[in-house]
Parts: sequence; structure tokens; C-alpha cells
Amino acid sequence: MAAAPAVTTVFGALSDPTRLAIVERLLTEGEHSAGEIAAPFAISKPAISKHLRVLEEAGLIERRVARQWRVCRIRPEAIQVVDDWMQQYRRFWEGSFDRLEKLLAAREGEESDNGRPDK
Amino acid sequence: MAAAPAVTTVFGALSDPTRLAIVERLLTEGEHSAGEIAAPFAISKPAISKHLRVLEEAGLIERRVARQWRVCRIRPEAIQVVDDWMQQYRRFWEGSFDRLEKLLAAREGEESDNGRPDK
DNA sequence: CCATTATTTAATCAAATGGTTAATTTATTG
DNA sequence: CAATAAATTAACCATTTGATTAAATAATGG
Repeated sequence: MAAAPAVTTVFGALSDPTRLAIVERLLTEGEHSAGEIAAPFAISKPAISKHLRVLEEAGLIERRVARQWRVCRIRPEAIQVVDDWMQQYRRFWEGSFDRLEKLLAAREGEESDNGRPDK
Repeated sequence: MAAAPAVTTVFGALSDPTRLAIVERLLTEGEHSAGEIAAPFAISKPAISKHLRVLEEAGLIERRVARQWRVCRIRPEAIQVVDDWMQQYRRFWEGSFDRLEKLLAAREGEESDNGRPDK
């Protein structure tokens, strides 16, 4: 059982536009070889190869050898890690929208804000 | 209207453990001053200050001045950007789990896989 | 086996990142 | 206004990152 990657590691892997585009393509189109993945990009093959390694080490993709190709596919478990994080904090950030509205509304009426931070 | 940050920028901001911890605390506890945010960490104040700047530039927090403090709060819009991304690709990665199961199940029976990548 | 195709590894480099300490700014308070 | 408190900016440094080109490895096909 591959241990679930840390959410910061997954975030880091998805923070590069090239890697995000690779992930999006594998998500929507399924498996692709390294060469197919590299094709749309202006950067070199070795650069793509290193991005694939980062994605693999973050648990976002896995590779298998098929004839002369190394084929990549998404590991949805890693994306689940992000979804779990969102889920864990959802009520807080969804609540923030409401609190923000309330705060702005309150600011309209009274102006008795001592400005001291919480705690 | 602050433009919605790019999802890669938000991922980058959340990819550092210190910054993620700051975000989690602001989410669960609400507003805090820079000093209160810095307190639990072993690193210097300036280091925290720079992390707060990264979070601000990624649209994840906003700061206001209140007496001698600079108070930070979450901007849920930035987290929404991540949620939107997840939502956009949800059916694909949730589908991947099923396809993976099916693939593994199929591999049990037949073994006629030519191994050629898609396309 | 030798050539070709597919991909990675090695060596290198500039720029970005995350940290430090010292100095500066900004605001409050005696 | 001088002293203190809160936070940032400046200058610096080591490490990591994202890229390159050249060389090496792996698998297929003639």
C-alpha cells in the first residue's frame, strides 16, 4: 500500500503550470506515454521527464513500461488527499463568506470597532 | 474587485507546511495578528512576515491595520478557486478509481494487453 | 548485432525560495 | 517627545527548482 502523500507535497506538485497541465490532460484523456505528454510543450524532453518524476514522487501519477514506452496514469488517491483537505475545512471557509458579509453589513451601521485581534 | 488568483499560485502558497498551518489556523480560529500567527513557530518573525506576504499575494489572506497590529484574515475566494478546480475535474478522478478497479479486475482474467498507450 | 526510437541520467546554470540578523517603520503610551 | 511594542524591509546566504545540452540506457525492428 503506497502511503498517502502529504497534502503539501501534492499542492507543491500541482503548483507548476506545466505539471498541472499534464495532470489535467491525464485526468481527461487517460493514459499517455512520456513522449505524448511532452509533445504539446515548448520545453525539452528532460525537463518533462523531471516534471513526471516530481508528479510520481508526489503520488499523483504512476508509470508502467509498455513495449518501448513508459506510460503514465493518474493516481486518484493523491487527488483524494486534496479533496479530503477541502472537505475537512469546508465548513470554515464556506462560513467565512457569511462572516465576511455580516462584517461588511455591520460596518455599514455601527462604527464601534475597537480593532483588537481575536484572543 | 480583486481578480481571482490562478490555481497554481494558490497551490504554491499552500505547498509550504508553515503557510498551510497558518491558513488552517486562520480558517478554524478567525482573525489573528501577525505576532499571534508567528507565536507557535520556531522560526523568526521576518520569516513569518514573508510567508504572510506570499499568502497575501496568492489572495489567500488579507490584512488590515488595527491599532499597532496588522490583522490577517482568510479570503475564502482563493480557497474557492481550489474547490472549483476540484469540481471541474471531479468526475474524471472519481471515475479513475472505477477504471482502475476495472483494469485490475480485467488483468485477473485475460492477459492480452498490447501495452500501447492511448492515441 | 546494428540502427532507431523512447526516455532518463549527468552536468551545469540562473533564478526562486526559505531562512537568518540588523536596521527601519509605524503606532501607542508615559 | 522619548520609549516601547509590533511588524516589515534590507542585506545576505544556502538550498531547491526549472531549465538546458550532451551522454547513457532500454526496447524494438531490420
